[in-house]
Amino acid sequence: MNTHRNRTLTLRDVSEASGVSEMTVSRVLRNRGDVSDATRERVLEAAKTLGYVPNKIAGALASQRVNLVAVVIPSMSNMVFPEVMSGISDTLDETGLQPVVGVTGYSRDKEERVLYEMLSWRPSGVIIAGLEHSEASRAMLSASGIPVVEIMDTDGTPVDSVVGISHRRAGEKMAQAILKDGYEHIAFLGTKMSTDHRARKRFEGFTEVLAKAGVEIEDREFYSGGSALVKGREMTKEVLDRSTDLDFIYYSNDLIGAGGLLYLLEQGYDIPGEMGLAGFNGLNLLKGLPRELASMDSCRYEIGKTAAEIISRRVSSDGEGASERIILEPKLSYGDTLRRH
Amino acid sequence: MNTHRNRTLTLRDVSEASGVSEMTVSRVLRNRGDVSDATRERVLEAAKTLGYVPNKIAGALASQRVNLVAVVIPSMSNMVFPEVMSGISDTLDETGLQPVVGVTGYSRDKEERVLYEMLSWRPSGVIIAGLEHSEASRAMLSASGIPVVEIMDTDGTPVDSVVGISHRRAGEKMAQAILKDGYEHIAFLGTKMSTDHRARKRFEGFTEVLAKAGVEIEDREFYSGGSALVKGREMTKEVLDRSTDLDFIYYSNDLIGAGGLLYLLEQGYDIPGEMGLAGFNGLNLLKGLPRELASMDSCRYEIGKTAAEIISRRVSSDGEGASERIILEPKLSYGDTLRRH
DNA sequence: ACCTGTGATGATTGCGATAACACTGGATCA
DNA sequence: TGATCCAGTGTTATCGCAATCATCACAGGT
Repeated sequence: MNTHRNRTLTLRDVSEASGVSEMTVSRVLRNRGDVSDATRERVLEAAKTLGYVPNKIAGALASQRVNLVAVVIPSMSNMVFPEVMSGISDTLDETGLQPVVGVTGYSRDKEERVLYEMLSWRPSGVIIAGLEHSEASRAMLSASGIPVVEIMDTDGTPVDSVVGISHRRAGEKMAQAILKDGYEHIAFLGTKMSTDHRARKRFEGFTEVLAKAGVEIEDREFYSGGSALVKGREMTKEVLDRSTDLDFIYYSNDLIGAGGLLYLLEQGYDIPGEMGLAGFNGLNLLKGLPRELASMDSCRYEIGKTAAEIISRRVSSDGEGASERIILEPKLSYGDTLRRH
Repeated sequence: MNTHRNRTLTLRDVSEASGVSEMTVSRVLRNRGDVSDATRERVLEAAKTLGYVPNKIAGALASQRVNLVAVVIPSMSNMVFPEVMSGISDTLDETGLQPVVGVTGYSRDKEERVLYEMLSWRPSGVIIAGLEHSEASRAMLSASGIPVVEIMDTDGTPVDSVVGISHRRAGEKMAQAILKDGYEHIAFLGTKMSTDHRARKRFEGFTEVLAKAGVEIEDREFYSGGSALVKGREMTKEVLDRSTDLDFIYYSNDLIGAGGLLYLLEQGYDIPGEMGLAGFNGLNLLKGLPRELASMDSCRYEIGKTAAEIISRRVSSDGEGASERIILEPKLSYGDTLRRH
């Protein structure tokens, strides 16, 4: 549309076009300091017709301020993190801060690399999923001198602040509900837990409460990868072929739970009378299945929102402010697959 | 762990700690230029014990090179974009480039702001969803002088390169399949299309082919927001209450299609004999439903992959290289809800 | 013994912006 | 009338790093 010069535009170009100093242009574009209406208008006009876009790299270097917040999560296709992201975005949108996402694929090494990469852009804060990081990652985080919020999980020792639910407690709570409702022959189906610490903690809390009541898990099955609905079906079938007297299946997430639910309904099971089911996450994506799966809300949106608020508060108070530890309470929803006591 | 100085570390600190010049430290850390093994080791040692993390802001300003690729998409909770992102990430991971995501919430204004924000970081390329942008956005893109790839949709005029499917064609193809299979009383259920240009184009292609065959859509219904499965059920019910002789429903996405499918099965419909169904997107999330919904793959992963390849190619050839226009062919999958001719 | 080439390193400069301070001229006040 | 103030503007000095060129020691060829 305009001149197609190769050289990219700088403040100087705008300054020359509008006949004022670079400093004044800078002031106008950032809306900072006193500038007369006349020059302001002239500058904006010039910037617009030139198509000037400021160079934040130079700006950040000069001002030692960066409006980015690093967000480090294991996956995006997971359906749980997009919702966390929404909470973060919605909150940061009002603060001038901007989230930048890095994905680790559940690998500690990759997490370390991603973190290094992101910290090298000197963000104003870090939001990172989980409490389990490499030694080096923890060192980087605490050496960075910026606010850090670890999210999702509260069972462990955070670097700085933490917002999440206790997954042990989520597992415990589910076990209590199941026992209370009189189920006794229980199986657990879930993902391989070597890298998914939160699933592991839920499992631990779950089995512990059962153990205290003298109940032991009668069967279990783990998977990785693949379409979750189908996996849920397959695993459910396998477990039932093996263990015929089960009356409850606890799934480590709602998707495999939904697969199991569909399978069992097709097989003519009476749910929740003959067989109880529960998942984890409270995915409202799944509302609308023939039965609503019992689940436990993991407070994803709220976690994102709260984490962003902490960062924003710390940033605007210029780094002052203590570490916070916010433990949200996962809420059990009975749905249609868990008998009500 | 180390000194907790407030001042953040710079190359100078590492250079002093290792007794060489800043330039040499820079060379070591970037693995560029000749450095003797002895000094390399000393420098790495010093950097590690200090916990030095390079400042890419300064680096980028000095070198006029930024390893970021801006990715601008309307939503992350959509399930289609995470898959595009995977394609992008997987490809960029091998090139040293890094995606940075911005979300527009299907708003043109927000897209413009997000784009401005991202361009101000001088990324090496832009991948942006859709062909419909504000005048200002298009101007910014072409003035930026960096490679731009518009993705998802090919029905229109791109700024630079484009990778996607023709949504008109997807609609046409579906209509052809439906007609061929002998369905004649057809309804369309979908999202409100004011902002979703791709859904609109599918609809247009769909109705046009029908029209040419002398068939007109007998009913339609649009929704926005809410849980898609539930909406699919509700809309399906409403439409069937109104129009009793339908024999086919075309849904604008797989989720509402799945809701409709579940509802119809519960109502005892013979599918696909009495009623045919189809959705759009080929979400493999949904594999495992009682019946597999007919759908049309939108090539999401491949689109992301190809777009990233174009950017990467242009970046490494230093901006040389022509605009590309890559039109992928959406593939119809009959599933279990469309009669085979 | 001389020149040359090369590997290893250092000194200087500039990237594009902002912070901090310096300046200006007219309004305001006693 | 002269001192004072302040809105509006410009000047200068960084910010932390990489490009570029300069330097230097030493190996090898003639």
